[in-house]
Amino acid sequence: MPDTPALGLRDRKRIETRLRIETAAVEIVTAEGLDGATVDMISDRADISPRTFFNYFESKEDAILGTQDMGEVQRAIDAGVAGAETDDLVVAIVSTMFHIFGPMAARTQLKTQRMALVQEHPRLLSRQIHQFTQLNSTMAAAVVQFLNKRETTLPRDPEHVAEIAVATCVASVRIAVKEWIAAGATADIDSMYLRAIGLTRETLNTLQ
Amino acid sequence: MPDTPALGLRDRKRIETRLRIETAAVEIVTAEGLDGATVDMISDRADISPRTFFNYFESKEDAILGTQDMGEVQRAIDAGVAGAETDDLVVAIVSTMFHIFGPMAARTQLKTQRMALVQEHPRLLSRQIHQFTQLNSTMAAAVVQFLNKRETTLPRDPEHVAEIAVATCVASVRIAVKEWIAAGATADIDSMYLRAIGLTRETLNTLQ
DNA sequence: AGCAATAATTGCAGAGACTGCAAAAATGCA
DNA sequence: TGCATTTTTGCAGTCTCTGCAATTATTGCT
Repeated sequence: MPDTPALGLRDRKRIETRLRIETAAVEIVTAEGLDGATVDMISDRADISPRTFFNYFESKEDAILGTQDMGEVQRAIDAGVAGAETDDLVVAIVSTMFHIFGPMAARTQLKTQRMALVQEHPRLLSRQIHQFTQLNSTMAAAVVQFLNKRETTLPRDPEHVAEIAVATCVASVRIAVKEWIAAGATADIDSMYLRAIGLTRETLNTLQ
Repeated sequence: MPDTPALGLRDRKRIETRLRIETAAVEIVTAEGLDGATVDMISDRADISPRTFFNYFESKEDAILGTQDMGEVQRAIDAGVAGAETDDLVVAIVSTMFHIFGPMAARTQLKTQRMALVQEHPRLLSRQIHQFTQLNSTMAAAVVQFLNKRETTLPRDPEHVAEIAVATCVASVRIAVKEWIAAGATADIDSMYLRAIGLTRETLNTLQ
């Protein structure tokens, strides 16, 4: 794990500004609702001009959701799925998703508040799904690696199977997250993780 | 099947106008791209004022995607999943989806063109997923009915299992549709249906 | 046919999201 | 310090979408 390669003032400021915008966005939307929050208000609170807002985010929704550093996500996925010790695909996929989002959910108020907003506003949910679409195909690619590594015979269409498998796990995790938020976001992350796996298993049994 | 309950001129015109807007939207977007098509252009071609456009659709994307009559969908779902002869849940769900969308895809150029647009433009895809979200919970409710009817033991969380099962099947169908479109949208619908079921099965085997 | 109730269409004014462009400010580096 | 590179900002403009009130069309009734 390479440590921060000595960011200059310029980059540190950029990162800080981005975080300030995300925070302002989540706070104002929480207080005023999705339509009540305008880009002007968010920019105001983040101490930037409205024009600068759009240098950082493509849309209001993106600022609320934040944007993943895709390089980082890529690394987490490769480490998680491809390098999993288990032979169980469900465990590999779900645990990887929690490696990406678990630590993210871990401490900060910002992330938890954001998850709650996503549950509350369908528009945000659909934007998030949109964001995750590319992430899903990255994950599916890693799943294909995983399948190749496993001793069992390959399915006929590894790419497609991987995509569907990911979709199934994503649905389970989504429900686990929803329950976790509904219960006050206080339970620990591990229980959410186990819950997601349990739900997937139950579904597989039922479908077969 | 009750036949049309004698629609008056008013309703017939409304239906016709709606179709004219949907058609204009799909045609112009196909020709000019998603951003190249404006509401003004679409309204122009559909022979209505831009203001009227928004009496029919909430957004440009909605007009392109069209909107399902949710009552009709509800009936199809109940008939399909709840009234399925099979004991196989996958078959029940997938065949229901094709009862809803199969006939829709059947002949008209509009529907096929629309599916192609959805493949092409991620923004449309995410909006469609958004539209389908409520449809998914309707479907999940029907799946719960189905599970109750079956002799096998109920899973612990029927609602959640149903939701995940639907998500899995939706992913399979989505891939089957994508392949179908990619192959020129010429193959018959049944092959697409069988393909979706096959993909689901393959995934279940792999996951377990 | 004529008339009143109801519904659909439209224009208008305006808010808000977002973009391109070019000037101004901040930062990095020699 | 002075020059090159980034970042921020203002401005003007386009487009989506909404509320409101006037106009027009449809319907049911007499």
